[in-house]
Amino acid sequence: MGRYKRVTSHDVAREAGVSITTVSFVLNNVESGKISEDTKRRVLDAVRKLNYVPDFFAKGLKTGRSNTLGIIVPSITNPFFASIVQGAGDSARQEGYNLIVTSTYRERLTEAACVDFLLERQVDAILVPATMNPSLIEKLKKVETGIVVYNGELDQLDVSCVTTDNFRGGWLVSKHLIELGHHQIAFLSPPLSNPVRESRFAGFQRGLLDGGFRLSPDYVMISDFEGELPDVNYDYSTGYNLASDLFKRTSGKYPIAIFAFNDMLALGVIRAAADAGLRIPEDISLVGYDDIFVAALVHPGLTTIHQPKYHLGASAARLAIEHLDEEHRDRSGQRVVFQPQLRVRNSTARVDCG
Amino acid sequence: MGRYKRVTSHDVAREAGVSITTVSFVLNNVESGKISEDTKRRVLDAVRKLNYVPDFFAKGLKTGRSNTLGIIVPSITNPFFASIVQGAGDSARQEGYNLIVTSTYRERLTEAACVDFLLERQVDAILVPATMNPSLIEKLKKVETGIVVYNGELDQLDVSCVTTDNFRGGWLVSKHLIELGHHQIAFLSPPLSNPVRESRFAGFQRGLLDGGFRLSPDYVMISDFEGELPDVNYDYSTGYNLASDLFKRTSGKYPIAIFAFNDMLALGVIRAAADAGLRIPEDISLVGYDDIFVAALVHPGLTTIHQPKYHLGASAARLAIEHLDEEHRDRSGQRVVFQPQLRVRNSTARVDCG
DNA sequence: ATGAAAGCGCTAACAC
DNA sequence: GTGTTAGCGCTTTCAT
Repeated sequence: MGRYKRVTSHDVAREAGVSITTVSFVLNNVESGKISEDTKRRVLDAVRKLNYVPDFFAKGLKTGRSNTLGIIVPSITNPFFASIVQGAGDSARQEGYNLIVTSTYRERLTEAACVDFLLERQVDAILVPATMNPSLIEKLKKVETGIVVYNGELDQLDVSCVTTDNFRGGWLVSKHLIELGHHQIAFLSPPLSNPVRESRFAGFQRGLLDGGFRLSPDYVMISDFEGELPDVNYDYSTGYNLASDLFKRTSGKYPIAIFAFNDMLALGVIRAAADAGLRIPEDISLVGYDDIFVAALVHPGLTTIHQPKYHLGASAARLAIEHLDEEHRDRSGQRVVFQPQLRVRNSTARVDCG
Repeated sequence: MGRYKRVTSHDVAREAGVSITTVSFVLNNVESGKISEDTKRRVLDAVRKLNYVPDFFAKGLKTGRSNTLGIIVPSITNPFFASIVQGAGDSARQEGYNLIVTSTYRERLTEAACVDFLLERQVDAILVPATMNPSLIEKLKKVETGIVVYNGELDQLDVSCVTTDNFRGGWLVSKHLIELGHHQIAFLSPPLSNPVRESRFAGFQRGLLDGGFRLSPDYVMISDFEGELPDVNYDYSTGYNLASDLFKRTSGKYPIAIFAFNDMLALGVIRAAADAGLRIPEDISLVGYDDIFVAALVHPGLTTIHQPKYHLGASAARLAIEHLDEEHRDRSGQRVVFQPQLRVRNSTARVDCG
């Protein structure tokens, strides 16, 4: 019972010379028309004087609501998700909600733990990445907790999503690469175990097809390694490893173009290229995805697909809260789709041939 | 009363054929010796069968504890803090605690809001950055909530801190720069409004003095602008602005060395140098601080002071939890001090002269 | 327009 | 060993 002496609504009531009911009413703006201005003021004064803060637990116990949103991110260490979290947090706060952040490290196990944690806290809604284990999303749909999927669309599941158009994003990449005259094109990616990744890949392939090319299976490098926590970042290491493997396989045949599934991966590729003595963009044209702030700062500047990260997060939070308020909360799949944009920097170059 | 039908300890009790006290006892391992193995098993089975999760609010209301740590970071968008958060989260989880992250954007106002938010949730302890407004730390010390300061020591305040030795870090920078033969040395920093920053600066000055140099006031550039949220990051913009100003002032007189208070700032400097047509390290030797993962990836590789970010966060969390458990919780100032390390990369070069 | 009182689900004396 | 019970601080129905 480590509880220290709290100021309770009771104290406020006594101080203001009213009942605790009245205190509750003025604090929650309930029956507000029926409470005299004078009473209201007295209560508010008492609140201020005593420095009263309603007990979160008691309120939650009674109402079953926490006025809190939860968000699950694969890795807070990836600036992409950090921006999303920032957007979600701002937006939530504006609506009078708060945000609890949980970070899984791409481990299935911890994803489940995150969900349980958030559920336990009775957050009113949870923002989950589209890459999350679908069975967990199913689980979430069974409980009375709001859910919004961000960073990808989940067609089959009937949930609201906010995303950029991944198909189009992938398509933009191949279009760019083809315009540059590339023939040998590789795709480096984490496992295509979910719809988001599939659709980005599909868009990419489609663009290739549109340009009359077909992706060689040899050049599709999917990481199968869902291993331990690496130093810098999971994706970074993956990019490094995948690219190193690729370089062994392609020795001599340059230039080659690489589409890395996201920027962190691409950064790993840059490092691998340096270690292998390969030049970007002379030997290798590299395209990333996300446009994290680092992309503009590395050398060479990383050509990538821009996503409105902050707005992704902000919209997700807003959407979640909307669903909560609407009494006819049909959680049915609304979608907010942003358009991805190609940002050309210095990691891609025209292949010069006759 | 949006609460959906919960499974309560009552349900479990009925299912297991025991009283709710027994349920509570086995779940909390209380009086465990006195409960028969058989009863225990029956309760646990019932828990599993009914999918029972204790109500967080009720438990908190009763015990006054949330088994949760809060952490306040200036900006989750800065990889330095992202790493700290990751460390703190891992460490907390290991001890059976959870972590709530709140991010202020270097705005005094939101700092107070973060504190209030965390206090409202009755987190058991709060990890605060040493750069936070001291009056808020004072406020925190008045309540029964644990507090650990990270990323800096606060001597006058009687709280536990985990940090790297900022004085020494600053000192390492000037030593390096002097060894390289630099004469013109500039210092770019956010306001030196708190002890951490002061001590890093003091170490830096001391190193200069040790080398027989004195910092010209003209080259001490302190940002006075605590303005609105910039695109990338607050520090990044600050670095850019400060450096741009500096370059106007130093035109022609190169090489010059710059110590940027942290890596994000340094990244802004790199960009400003590029825009001003200045070369690093030929015209400008640049040193950052923190060694965020980006430092190794930018061009040129950023020479910087390495801090064990992950461990900073992890230790802070562990320390906070220790304080909680010790019944003789003398919150008196323990300190954990890590040693900073110089990481030389390519942004610093020897000045070549006769 | 305001107050009394019944719980929300849990823990921990205290009784048996 | 296990059960009974009194609240924790709040919201909200029902009286007044």
